[in-house]
Amino acid sequence: MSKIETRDLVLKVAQEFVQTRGFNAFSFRDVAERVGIKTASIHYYFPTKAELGRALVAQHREHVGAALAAIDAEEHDPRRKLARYVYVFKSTLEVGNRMCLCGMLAADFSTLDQMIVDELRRSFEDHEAWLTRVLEAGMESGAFTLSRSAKDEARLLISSLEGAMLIARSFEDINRFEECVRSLLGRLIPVSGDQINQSHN
Amino acid sequence: MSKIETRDLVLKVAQEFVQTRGFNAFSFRDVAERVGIKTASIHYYFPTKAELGRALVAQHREHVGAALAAIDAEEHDPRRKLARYVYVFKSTLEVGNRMCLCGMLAADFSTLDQMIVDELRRSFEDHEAWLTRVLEAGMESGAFTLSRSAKDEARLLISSLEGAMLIARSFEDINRFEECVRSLLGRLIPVSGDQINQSHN
DNA sequence: GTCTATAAGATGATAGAC
DNA sequence: GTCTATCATCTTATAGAC
Repeated sequence: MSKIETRDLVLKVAQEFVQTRGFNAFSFRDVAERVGIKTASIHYYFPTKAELGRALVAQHREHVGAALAAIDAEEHDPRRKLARYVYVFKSTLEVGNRMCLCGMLAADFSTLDQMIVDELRRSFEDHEAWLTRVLEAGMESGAFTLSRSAKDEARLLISSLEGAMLIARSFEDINRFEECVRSLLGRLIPVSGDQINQSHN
Repeated sequence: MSKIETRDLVLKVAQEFVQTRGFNAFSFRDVAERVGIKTASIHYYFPTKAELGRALVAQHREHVGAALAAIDAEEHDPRRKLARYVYVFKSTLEVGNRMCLCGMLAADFSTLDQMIVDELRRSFEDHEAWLTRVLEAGMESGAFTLSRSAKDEARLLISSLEGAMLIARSFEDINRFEECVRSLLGRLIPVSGDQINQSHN
């Protein structure tokens, strides 16, 4: 087997460290030990830690792009698309209580090289563009009731999901995330006939 | 003047570093240089970095508690209380593009000593309790329209504000935060409601 | 491609002088 | 209280052997 796999393994392990510890709380040594190589070998693939970070976000953008394309291909109902989208975040929490890669890097923002920041922003914009399209389609079909522009709703949704992950993670309580999701989705989806009041408790 | 001030200055500088760089991306040396002392002096007040972190969150809880008490004392309208609360987050972004202390520590969660995590969770619970009371009062007075329990709304609001800060900060664009705030408050305030909306600039 | 060896500096922390 | 001096360890990164 070619050793090209090493590069992928380094990326995989590094991504897990970023998502659980943050970009500044893991070292080449941590990655090397988990991969079973020496730190010098990591530098062979990624000259600097910043380059590793950039590659990490670039790869992540590709993966997310493919995942969103798969959702588009498999689902037609905007509500189902949205549910699948939210599940991506939920499953990240489920596997090792990880934070979203981009959310974590957003926290590390001020310590990151510009090239990582650029890639990070593009990643957020990818999410925003996809979600905006889904919300617009849902608005036109009557699946969603938006009180603001689809773009604004998309941004709020992303922000809320990131924040919900961040806090639920710190409580090690995925229920906190799911509660937020229910509230978020409940506000978008018009109630067919009954309730929608404010006088319960 | 007693040198008790040094301790406060260390806390102030350390807090700024945590809010801008994260708990693992600043050192005793960074703090010492900014305060104008040596690292050994920091260890005199805070034996370990973990103890410094715990003191940071404990002090922050006190400050927030005082700020929320001041809002309660000065404002009666739940909508105005909420607006003042949101402004606390906004002003944090305005001063040096800082992240909320607790939000940043939530990102560093897995690398923090248990005593910091405990203090962090209590801090979130402080926010949650206060917000829940404000939302309940607003619900009873008709100032707010809630689609879920006040507690759930409070949690969603906190999560959304944290996420909105996180992302707006990574874009160095406070408008992104304000857009989210408008959407969040707009959803709580019934259309029939008069003023209070947003301080349109 | 992966290793050993090494550099040059940073890090949290401690002992003891003043 | 604050300092100097020092520690053991970690960190990113490079040079060169295999």
